[in-house]
Amino acid sequence: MAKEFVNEIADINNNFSQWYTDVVLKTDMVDYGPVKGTMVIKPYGYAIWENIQNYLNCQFRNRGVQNAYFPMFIPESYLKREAEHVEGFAPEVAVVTHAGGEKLTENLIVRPTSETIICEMFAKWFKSYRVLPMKLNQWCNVVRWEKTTRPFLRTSEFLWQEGHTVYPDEAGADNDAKEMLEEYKHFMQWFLAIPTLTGQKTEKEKFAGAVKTYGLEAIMKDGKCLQAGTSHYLGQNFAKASGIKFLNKNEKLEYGYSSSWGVSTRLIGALVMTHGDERGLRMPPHVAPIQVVIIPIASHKDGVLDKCKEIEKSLSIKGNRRVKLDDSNNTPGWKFNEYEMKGVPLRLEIGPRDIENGVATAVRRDTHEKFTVNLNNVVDEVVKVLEDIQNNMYQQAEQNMKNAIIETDDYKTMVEKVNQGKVALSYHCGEKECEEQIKNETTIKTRVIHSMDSNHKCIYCNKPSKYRVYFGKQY
RNA sequence: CGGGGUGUAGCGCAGUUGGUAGCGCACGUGAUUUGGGAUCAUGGGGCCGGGGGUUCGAGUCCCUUCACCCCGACCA
Repeated sequence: MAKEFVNEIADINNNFSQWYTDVVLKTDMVDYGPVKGTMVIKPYGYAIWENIQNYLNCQFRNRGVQNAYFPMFIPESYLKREAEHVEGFAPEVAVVTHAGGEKLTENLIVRPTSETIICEMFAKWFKSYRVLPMKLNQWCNVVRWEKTTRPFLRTSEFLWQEGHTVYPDEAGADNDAKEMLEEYKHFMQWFLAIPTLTGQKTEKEKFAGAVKTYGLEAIMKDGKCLQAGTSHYLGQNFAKASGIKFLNKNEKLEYGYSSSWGVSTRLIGALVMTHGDERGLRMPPHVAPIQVVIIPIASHKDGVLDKCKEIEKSLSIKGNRRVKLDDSNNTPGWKFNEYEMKGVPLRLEIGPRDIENGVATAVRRDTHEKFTVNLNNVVDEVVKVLEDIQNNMYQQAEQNMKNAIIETDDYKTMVEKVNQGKVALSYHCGEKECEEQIKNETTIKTRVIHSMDSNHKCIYCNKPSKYRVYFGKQY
């Protein structure tokens, strides 16, 4: 009767890349679009994004950030106002040359990021220190013509949020950037159950046009790093380029200080590669599109489907959880595999035997543990288990991250470990010569630098170090 | 941009020295089933990636082109 179990996805241990592609396609999160590098985000994937939006919007609101929307088309000349910015983005910008059947008098770029157009508008709006700080966010798409693309991780077009602020002083804007980094870290930890390393990026890797770029790195199951978000202190660079001037308390004209920060649909890729296993996805309950799946057993028998519907209703309405009752004609075994692959955190099986005993059979996706929940108390018990799954998944991810990190002061060891798929935690003196070396690392990317006092030695020159550096392969 | 690979039904694939377009899964219908990927019956579905050539005849041989995937390089 039971067909031999056929795993439809590649082995996570032998072929992580293929595993990733298989999982995102077969769980119906995404499909390839007709244009190279584009993706169609399907309902199961988009639901994750909507949950992320809801959570972040709350955080933003608490910080006094308001949502707005700016146009997708930006005059080409705007991009050129900030020298570093244009140099960084020009190679990957999509340009519109024709519209309405005619050649345009000025080319339009499709936004790769919106600093230029938002600052242009800010310059028009702000004349006084009284309205500062101004904090706006937009949820939108951006386009960056990348050479190598993968669903969610790097696509020609992707969805993100970009926050943009203007402060009357340097400290305000820089603090804003730092605080946002912490906001993101908190969100990643409590909502996505993903631990991150935070720090300031190197000169070479910072955002084109920024004074400082702070970043969050998550470590995937194959040991590679994934930039999960960035936050930039832009100084007066963009304010000067766009003319954001305001009168300060002393009635003097001054340029504003700005920051910008964002996270993208790449986070969905991070979820997949942080929590997934040989059976497919594992979704942390807080972000899971389906938190509980109910599978009727022998649903043709009297009372089974009614009981399932009753439980679905109470979990959904009383418990305020996202529940799916799968009453399709597929066999229970098929459903078990399907929802495990989709990463649904908790499965409830309800059959004649369960109903007789007044229970549902429950199986956790994170531990595979099988147990029963009392149908009289199903909401409370399920809510509690989901919370436990959320915490457990974070702890597992944190342990994975710790296991992936190797601390070393020795350059050769660092290279060796990184090539083995580890993240090497090393130290750096910050002197010019060694700074050059770090810029010239070819096989290995420097990911994050923390400014810190340290007794450790510089990995290049053995002198006392000033910075902590993570080396690792990256997505 | 370099190296490798793949294009035949929605997906995965087979197709012999060139000779009627196939299989498995999925899908539709009906029935029996239902505690770890069910069974039987029956049905629908094809510009064999595109263009050109050789040939009586091309999925198959030759030329060309396009697309996609993997590994690099590049990448705030």
